[in-house]
Amino acid sequence: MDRHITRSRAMVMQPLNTGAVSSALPRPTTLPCAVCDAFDEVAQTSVFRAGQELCAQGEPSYRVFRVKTGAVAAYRLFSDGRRQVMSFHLPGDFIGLEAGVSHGSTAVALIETTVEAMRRSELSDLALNDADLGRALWQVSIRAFHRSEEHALVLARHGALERIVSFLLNFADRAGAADAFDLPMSRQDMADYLGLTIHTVSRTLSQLEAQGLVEARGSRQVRLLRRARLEDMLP
Amino acid sequence: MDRHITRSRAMVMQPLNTGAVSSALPRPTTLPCAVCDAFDEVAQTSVFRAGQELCAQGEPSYRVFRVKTGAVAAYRLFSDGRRQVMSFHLPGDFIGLEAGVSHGSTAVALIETTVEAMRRSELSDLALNDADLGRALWQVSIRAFHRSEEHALVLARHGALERIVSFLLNFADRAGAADAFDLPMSRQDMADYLGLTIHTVSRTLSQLEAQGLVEARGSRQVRLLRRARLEDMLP
DNA sequence: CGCTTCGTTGAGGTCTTTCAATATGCGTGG
DNA sequence: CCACGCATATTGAAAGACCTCAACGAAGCG
Repeated sequence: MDRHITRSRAMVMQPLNTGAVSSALPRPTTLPCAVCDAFDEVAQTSVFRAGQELCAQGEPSYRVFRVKTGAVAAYRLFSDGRRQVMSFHLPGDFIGLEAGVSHGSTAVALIETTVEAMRRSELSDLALNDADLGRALWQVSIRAFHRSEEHALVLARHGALERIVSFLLNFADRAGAADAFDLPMSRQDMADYLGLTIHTVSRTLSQLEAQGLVEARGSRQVRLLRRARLEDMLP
Repeated sequence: MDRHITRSRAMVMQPLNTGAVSSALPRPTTLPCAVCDAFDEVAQTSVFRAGQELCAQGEPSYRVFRVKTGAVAAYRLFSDGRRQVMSFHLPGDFIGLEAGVSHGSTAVALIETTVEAMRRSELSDLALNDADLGRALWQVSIRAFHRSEEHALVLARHGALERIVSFLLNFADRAGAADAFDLPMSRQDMADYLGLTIHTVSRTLSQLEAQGLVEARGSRQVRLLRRARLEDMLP
């Protein structure tokens, strides 16, 4: 049995109504202040090198993290060897807050990454006496939910082109980058996040470059040459 | 640029097949007790007919819902006419809790549906003085997040067969049904949820039936004949 | 400098979509 | 009661898109 694919084509980006949502904004890091405060007070800083795991799928989740610098990928492995990257975490993002008793995904540093970590029980204790913190934690989970919905929208899109363009625009916004930025992840990471193969990812990027829409130096530096044109490619 | 969007006219009234079956499903609603309590106390019950909207994408979200009987689909529309169903809500599920100031999706009743509704502000007020309720609200959002991740995993699956099988098994579990149950949604709803076309959905279901793995009477009644075999098809 | 890993690119195969047509179900009206 | 119409569902054939297989090229590290 093997699989094939199905793709879907199309991208995201909302029409324009809902002003709510999500990742298309210049990353307002102002949201979960109370949670940040909690981390600032009692969390311990540690450094992970590229490839090191912060936590593993199925493992009891006794710690929660906040990314300070670097980038983290959270993924799940399946019995057939396939891997699905569920999310990328950039500076300011939290990891592990939505976990139950055990981690649903494995989190791995993509590049050298510094994180602040604290025990889940510690955070719970603080939240017991701090209603603001409790609400802030809720907001963080709501944001995670919106991110996951965005991800689902990208995956539901037919067509590799739209998925890739959507990913690039999304990432640029999240990273707070103007037009040029570095991708912290490999082609395989991108492919596993977008539900494509590395071949299709590579080909599609080459195609975008041939059209003069993006410029790539090496495999990890990207520059968006015509944002408007790129955005027009998404419904 | 319009694709066949079935949307607007579902309002007319749906088959109402045999008897609104899915309405009477026993759901394991054990989780957010405090939130349920809040609804039980102050929410107002109302009934929506098939095709009626509970709330619309982009609209200010001043109400939150809990489904009592029936089924609801939440979807987003795109400028090119495409539609993406984000989630299905069955009895016991909440709707609108994760919205910001405006609804991210349109929620529509798939069959005759009774819901309990309360004002968001009311719930907020209650939560101000009730830490348990606050935590329960958090849990509800975490559950929504996990559902969305599940959805993303299904969409990332290569192959229509795996998506459909995954959907059927998932739905059977959620509906608390044994092996036979009614689907409250149309083929178009399924397709828009799974990132496929109705043709592929139809073909794949026919294929499953030809293999003796499922049995279908009409287009909305399904019976899973060999759960084990079906589960083996998923990684 | 050679090795290993990652990334790119080409050719063929398979599966989904698209285009098109038919069938079924349900409500309405003769 | 049956014919008709609308909407949903099913099915066929051809086209398009992505995956698989395979080879080549580039980069990092000993």
